[in-house]
Amino acid sequence: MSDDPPLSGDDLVRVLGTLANPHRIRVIAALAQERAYVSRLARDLGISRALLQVHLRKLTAAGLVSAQLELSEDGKAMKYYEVKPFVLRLTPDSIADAARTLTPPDTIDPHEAER
Amino acid sequence: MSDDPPLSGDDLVRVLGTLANPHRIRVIAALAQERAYVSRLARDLGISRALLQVHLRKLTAAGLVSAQLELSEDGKAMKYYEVKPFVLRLTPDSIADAARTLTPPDTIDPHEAER
DNA sequence: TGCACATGCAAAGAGAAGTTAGCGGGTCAA
DNA sequence: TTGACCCGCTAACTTCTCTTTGCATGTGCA
Repeated sequence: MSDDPPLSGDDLVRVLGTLANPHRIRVIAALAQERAYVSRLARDLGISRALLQVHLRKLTAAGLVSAQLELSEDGKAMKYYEVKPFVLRLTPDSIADAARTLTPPDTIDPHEAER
Repeated sequence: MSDDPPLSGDDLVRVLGTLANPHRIRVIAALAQERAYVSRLARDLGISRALLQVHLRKLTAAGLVSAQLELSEDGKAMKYYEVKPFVLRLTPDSIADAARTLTPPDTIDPHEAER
């Protein structure tokens, strides 16, 4: 319904960077429909498991998806992923707000550089 | 107030990729306050003009800022940039919608590869 | 003329991100 | 025991992105 608590500038950049990828967009789209385990998801999306793993790791790191390990009826370990519900509203103003909490770039003043 | 018309999947990825950068976040934040010309903006942000140019080009390409060339009172050419107002709402569902309009990955089926 | 200010672009290096290939582990059923 | 599933990892390659450096353009003013 309403927006999530505003992210810090750094987190926002991280989340946006995570979403800015076609594979990861598709992963979220697939998981928004229903949770799935890695191998199944890889088949559905038509990509390798190794590649999917990497993208899932990034999505998890950004807090956009979560996983839980479960045992299937026939005893196999299955790692199920699902999307975390989120609402992100981006406008010039909201971005300006986030900019205030960005970690400052390493200002390397030549005079101070000798430290 | 309300949201902008939904972007295509590819455009969304482009826009997100553009926003996923601290420099560009700061540029938008600065321009959200007031329009500025390149050299001034570079001084304010403490980055080189060349670097800023690159980021402004990306922001322009993504449709997030726009520029107009103006002549200052003393006859110098000044390129003023300003933010385009935009509202982007990101949720798992909105992303799932965008995913449908992504250009499909080059599926290189070995059987068809000989074309 | 020379300096200060404005604009632009391109080459090249460094670093980050994406992708593949190959290896390891496990359970179950034939 | 073999094959079909499930999970994971890393090394190495390629590709993309960021950033700096350097050069070229223009105006106005001392």
